[in-house]
Amino acid sequence: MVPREISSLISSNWTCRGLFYLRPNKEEIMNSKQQVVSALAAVLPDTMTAAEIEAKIERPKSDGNGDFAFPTFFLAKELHQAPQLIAQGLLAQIDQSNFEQVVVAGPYINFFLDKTQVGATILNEILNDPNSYGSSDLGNGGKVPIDMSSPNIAKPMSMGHLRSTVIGNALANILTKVNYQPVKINHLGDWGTQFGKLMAAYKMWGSEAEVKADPINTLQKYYVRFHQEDKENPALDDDARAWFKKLEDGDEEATELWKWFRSESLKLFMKIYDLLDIQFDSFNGEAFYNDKMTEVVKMLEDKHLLQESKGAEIVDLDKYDLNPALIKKTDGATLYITRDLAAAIYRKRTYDFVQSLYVVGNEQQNHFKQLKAVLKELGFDWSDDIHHIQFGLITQGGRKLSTREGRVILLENVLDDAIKLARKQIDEKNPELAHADEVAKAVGVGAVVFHDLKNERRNNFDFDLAEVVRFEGETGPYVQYAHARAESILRKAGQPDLTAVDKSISDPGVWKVIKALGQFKDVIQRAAREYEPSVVAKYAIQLSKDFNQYYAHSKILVEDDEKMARLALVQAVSDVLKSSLALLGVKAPDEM
RNA sequence: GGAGCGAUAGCUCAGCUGGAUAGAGCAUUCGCCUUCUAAGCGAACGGUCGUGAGUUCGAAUCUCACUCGCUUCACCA
Repeated sequence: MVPREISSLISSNWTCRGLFYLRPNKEEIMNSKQQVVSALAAVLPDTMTAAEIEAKIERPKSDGNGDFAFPTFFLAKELHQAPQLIAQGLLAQIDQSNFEQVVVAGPYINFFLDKTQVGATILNEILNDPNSYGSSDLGNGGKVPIDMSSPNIAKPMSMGHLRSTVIGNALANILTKVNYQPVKINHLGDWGTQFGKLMAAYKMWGSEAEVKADPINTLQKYYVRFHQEDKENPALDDDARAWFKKLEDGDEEATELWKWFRSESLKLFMKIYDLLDIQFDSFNGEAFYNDKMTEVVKMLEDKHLLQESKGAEIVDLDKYDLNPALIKKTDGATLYITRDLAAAIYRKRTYDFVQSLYVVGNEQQNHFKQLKAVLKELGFDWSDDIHHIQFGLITQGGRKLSTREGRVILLENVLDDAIKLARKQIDEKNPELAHADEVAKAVGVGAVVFHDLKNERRNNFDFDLAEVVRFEGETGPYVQYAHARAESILRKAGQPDLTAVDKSISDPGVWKVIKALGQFKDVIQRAAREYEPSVVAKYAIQLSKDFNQYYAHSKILVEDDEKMARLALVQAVSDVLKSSLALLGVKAPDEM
C-alpha cells in the first residue's frame, strides 16, 4: 500500500470549518490529532483523503479507550472484511513511534498519546504567554457591532436585560479572542410610544417631587397605572399617542420631560453596569436615529417598496413569507422597525462591519426577519451579515414577566441578595479574608452572571433565586474556588518563576487536566462560531472538576523532582480558569 | 391556521460533525478535614432519550408524521 501524502492538507492554506475559513498555523498541523491522521493515512487505501480520515477520528467518551479513536465500520464493505479484522490489520502496519500505545478494541483503533511529552508541550505554551493562550485569528480584525443590553428608559432593568447584557459582553470578549473587533452598542429604549404613555400618565397623576425622590420606581408606577386604567378607558391611548407625536415633532415641554426621564434612568443603569464591570462603546439608543428616518423612508419610496394599507405605510414581505413591515403608523409616527432600519444602515456606514449582532430575546425573531428582509429589498447584500442572537425567555412560576403588568424581577435586588449571601459564606468559611467585601461582590455577581451563561442561550428558564445564587455544584463560585485554590498553592510555593522548568509529569492523574487545558482554543472557536458563551462556561466547569479531582487525590507541594512541573500545571490551570472566567465577564479572586 | 423553538434521571440541564456500557449538577442516603482553602472529593440511588415509522453496519443525534409545551403572526418595543 502506497503511503498517502498528507501534503495536500499542509499546502492548501485554507481549511473549511463551519462558517469560517481558518488558516492553520504550524503547531496546529503538528498537533496530536494530526499525528493520528498521518499515522492512519500511511496505511489506509489511497481513496481516503487526509480530511476524510480526520473527519472519522473521534474522541472516546471513556478515557480507557485512549485519546483518539478510529472506527473501521465504514471500511467493511470496500474491503470485504469484518471491522474487527480490518482494525487488527491496520494496527499491524501503523507506525506507533509517536504514541504511548496504539491498541485495537473490537472495531476501533485506539490511540494513546505520549502523556509526558504532550503535557510538557501544552504547559510550556500556556506559561510562555498566558494572555494569548487560546487565541486565534478567525476574524482578521473585522468589526462586529453588538446590539446589547438595551434597557428601556423609565423602566427598571430586569433579569431579561441581564441576559442580553452578559451574553453580549461575553460574545464581545470571545470574538476579541479570535480577532474580531466588537463594538458594544447599548441601544437604549429611549424612544417610542411608551414615552407618550409615560408623559400622559405624569401629566395626569405625577408630581416632580415624587419622581425626584425615587425616579425609576415612580415612573414605573405611573406606567403600570396607565395600563390598568386604559383597559377601562381606551381614550387614554389617544392621549398617549398625541404626546409621543409631540415629542417626535420636537415640542418643548415633551422634550424636556423626555430628557429628564432619560438622564435619571441612565444614572441608575450605570450603577448596575459598574457592578457588572461592563463598558459600552456607544449609548446611541433609538432616539439617536430620530433624524435619520426620513432618509430611510425616502430610500423605500425611491425603490417603490412603500405601500399604503389601512392608512399606514408598509413594505410587503409576502415573498419572504412574512407579514408586512409597518413603517409608518396612520398618524405618521414611525415604529420600532423604522428606527432599526436606520440603525442598521448607520452601523454599516460607520463601522463597515463584517457581521452585525443583535442580542435580543427570541420573542423578537419575527422583527429581525422583517428587518433583514426589508434591507434585502433595499438591495443591501450585507443584510446576510446581520445575526439575531436570540435567547430564551425568563419566566417566573411558568409565566412570562411583564413590565406592563408590573411583574418584574429587579436585577438590582438579585445582585444585592447574591452579594450578601457571598459575604455571609465568607464570614463562615474564611473570616480572616482580606478585602472580604470586594470578594463577596466578585463571587455574588459572578454566581448570577455565570448562572445566566452556563446553559445554551436559547433555553428558557424559570427564575428561582435560590438556584441563581447557589454556590455549590456547577456554578461560577465553583470555578472561582478552583482558581483560588490553585493560587493558594502558588502563594505557598513562593510564586516561583516556572517558565523555564522541565514540565514533564509522570503522574497519570494529571492527564485529564492536561487534556482539558489543551482544548481551550477549540472551545473558544466553537463558542465564537455558534455565538454561544455556554460552551466556555461548560469548559470552565469541566476544567475545574478535573483540577479539583487531581487536587483531592494528589499532593502537589511535596519535595521531589517533579514539584516544579506540578506547580507549572497549577499555574497553567489558574491562568486558563482566569481567562475562561474573564471571557464570560466573571472575576477570579485569588482568595475566597 | 402559518412561522420558530423545545421535549433526555424526581428537579435543572450536557451529549460537538450519526458510533463502543446515555453523562453532570441539585435533591436523597452514606463515607472523607492532625497534611496545599470541605464553596471540595468519593460512593450509592435514579433513564421505554415525548410517540410511531423510516434511512444506516449503527440513531438521543438525520428524515417524515403525530402528541404536548412555550414564543410570535401590522398601527407596542
